Amino acid sequence: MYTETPTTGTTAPVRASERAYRQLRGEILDGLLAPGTGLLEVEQAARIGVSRTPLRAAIARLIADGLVAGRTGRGFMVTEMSVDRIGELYEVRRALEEHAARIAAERRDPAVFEALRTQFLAAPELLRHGKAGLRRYYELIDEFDLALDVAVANPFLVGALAGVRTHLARIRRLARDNPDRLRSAAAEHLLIVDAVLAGDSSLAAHATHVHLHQSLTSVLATLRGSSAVPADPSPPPR
Amino acid sequence: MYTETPTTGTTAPVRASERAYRQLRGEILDGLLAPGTGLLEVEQAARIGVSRTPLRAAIARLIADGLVAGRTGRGFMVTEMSVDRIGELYEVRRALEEHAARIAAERRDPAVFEALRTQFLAAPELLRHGKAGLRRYYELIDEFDLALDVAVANPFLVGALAGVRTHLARIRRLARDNPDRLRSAAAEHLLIVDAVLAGDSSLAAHATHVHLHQSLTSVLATLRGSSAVPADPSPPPR
DNA sequence: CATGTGATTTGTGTATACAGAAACCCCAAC
DNA sequence: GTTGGGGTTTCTGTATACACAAATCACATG
Repeated sequence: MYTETPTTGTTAPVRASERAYRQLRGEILDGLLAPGTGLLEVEQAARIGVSRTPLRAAIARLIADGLVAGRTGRGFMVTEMSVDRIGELYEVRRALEEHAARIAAERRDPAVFEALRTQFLAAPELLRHGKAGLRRYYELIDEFDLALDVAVANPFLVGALAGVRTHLARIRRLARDNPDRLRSAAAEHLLIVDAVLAGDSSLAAHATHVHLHQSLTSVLATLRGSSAVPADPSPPPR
Repeated sequence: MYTETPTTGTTAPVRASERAYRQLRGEILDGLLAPGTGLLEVEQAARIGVSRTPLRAAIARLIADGLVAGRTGRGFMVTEMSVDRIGELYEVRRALEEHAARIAAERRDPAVFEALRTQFLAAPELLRHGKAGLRRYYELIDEFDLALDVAVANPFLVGALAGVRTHLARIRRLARDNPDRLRSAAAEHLLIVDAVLAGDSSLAAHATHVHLHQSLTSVLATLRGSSAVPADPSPPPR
């Protein structure tokens, strides 16, 4: 089924299953598809504009991601995200990121982390520039994560971290960070970068621990205020 | 309404996709489908006796498991397992299992680990009883893993550990443990159990570190002897 | 003899039709 | 009013047919 007009060459052959996956994943991460939402194959296939076959492939990937759970009887369900679940996620995140920081300190490319250091030094200034500055800040975090991935150079570890970050994106959406917290976070990141740069693996790991502790504390405090997330709603995923 | 079920009860409605998944996964873990083997949908579907649709669902799950890699043009491929890859796997394993041991020491049910302790004490004796004893020993390891999973009570962490253990099963098959190593391993496990039992989370983590170090050393030594695994054959998975 | 180009083959990606099973609903019986 | 049962509906699971893309091979040409 080709609805594409034969324009100038670059007709990227995006598979229907890929489109469905990206759209559903995006909608789940953005909260458009609320946790607990029951979804039906036919209905979603029609909505997205693909047939059931590629849609099922997309669902399979989302289940592997832990974003949706197969429902025993009817359809499938967007997984819930409770306070308990957030705590558990951070537990795994600590294990993986502390280890990653430790390894990165041993294997890092100094030039990359020098560049990051400069940028994190400028971050507080960045946060005074409204929405654009905020977006730039989040890009910086992404660069930091990427630099860590490259430094650890371990596909298994990087893959596990990617899984954690997926769920983290959902949480970040719920707990809109306030500027004060972001300024502190930048300082914490700076310390991690410095430790990695100095090759101090122990400090890198412990600084990561501190950062994640502060992050979790902040998230939980925000959620306690808004109560946008149930305390303990559902059985665990998978 | 009763559809004619002449046999006694257990007519489990096993989905075709589930059968295909289990068979392929089993064959990969057992090494019947060697790493690097190129597989074709039609050919595998015919072999297993299902149509392409459920087979593709099975493949999707195997890709998520990291056991097969997406196609490079034609078909899909059983992922390779090099010495480098084994080292990387153990790196993640250390991160997760050390953390799990630490947590387990804080949340464990003493009765469960008391029972494990008794069994690990008897393990050396077990290993003198040939093949049956060996199987029992591996069952004991499984029980230990399960006890840890229950103790940590964290779906994310347990899920990540399950992923690691999947790949570990492939390695274990390559590096047939020798009795001496197993006896040492039993002693190392005993120390971990003792630490968990005592609620000594630091010792539990460090004893796990020691155990994994010895395990990796032994695996690498075995492989260096047999050279059943390439040194650095392929691009990383995913 | 090497190399480029076109036809053929082969395999995946997608749509759709069909069958079985589970949930829903209505109605009757207690 | 509640509960149990049977019919209906609806959705998933599977098979299959078709379309497009890529790799292979043959053949011609330099």
